[in-house]
Amino acid sequence: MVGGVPLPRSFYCRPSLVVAPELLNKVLVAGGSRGRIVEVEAYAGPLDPASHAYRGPTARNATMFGPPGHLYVYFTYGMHYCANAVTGANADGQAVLLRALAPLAGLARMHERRPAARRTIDLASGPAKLCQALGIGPEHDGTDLVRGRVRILDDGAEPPTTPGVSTRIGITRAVDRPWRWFVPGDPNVSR
DNA sequence: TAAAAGATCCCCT
DNA sequence: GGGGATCTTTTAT
Repeated sequence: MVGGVPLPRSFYCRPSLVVAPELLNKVLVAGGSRGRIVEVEAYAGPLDPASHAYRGPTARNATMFGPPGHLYVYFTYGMHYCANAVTGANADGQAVLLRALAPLAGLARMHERRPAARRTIDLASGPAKLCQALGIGPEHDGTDLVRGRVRILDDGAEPPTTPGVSTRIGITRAVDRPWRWFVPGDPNVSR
């Protein structure tokens, strides 16, 4: 099938450390555009000092402690939004940050929403860029990724057999944990 | 009540 | 390669 089918709920009902690398090469769809996920980071829950879930539920991170397979959108740096897939068991506080996409379709819409992007490679090569490109904002926090207006599809592409691995970007705590995965060689990977 | 930091991006040099 | 933008949430006093 050309467009792909939504990943089932069961896909998300596993630890973020397992789900994250398997999200590589899946397809994120929103706002009439779509892109292939080429970079992710796992946030492991209340025991992960770098996670928003550290120290338990708050108003901001409530979606992280909701059912898996939903979208956690947060505001940061006074001007940016970032998107995560909630994983694990219910109320685990685990999530996978979507860090970069390879644009697949709806590129004209992406450019409209991201006037600063001069090339295709600038459209979604970062966690806040991809939200802007696909029109993902605070109104999408809590969206069901299986049935909602933002979805993640399986179009048959396999994750890389040997993904790139590194420590997570932009954090100041638990900086040593190798919980970032990416598609090696893809130009949209942010670093 | 105040202060600082933040899962970033963009433009300038 | 470096710093400013910009404002919510968190953390300290």
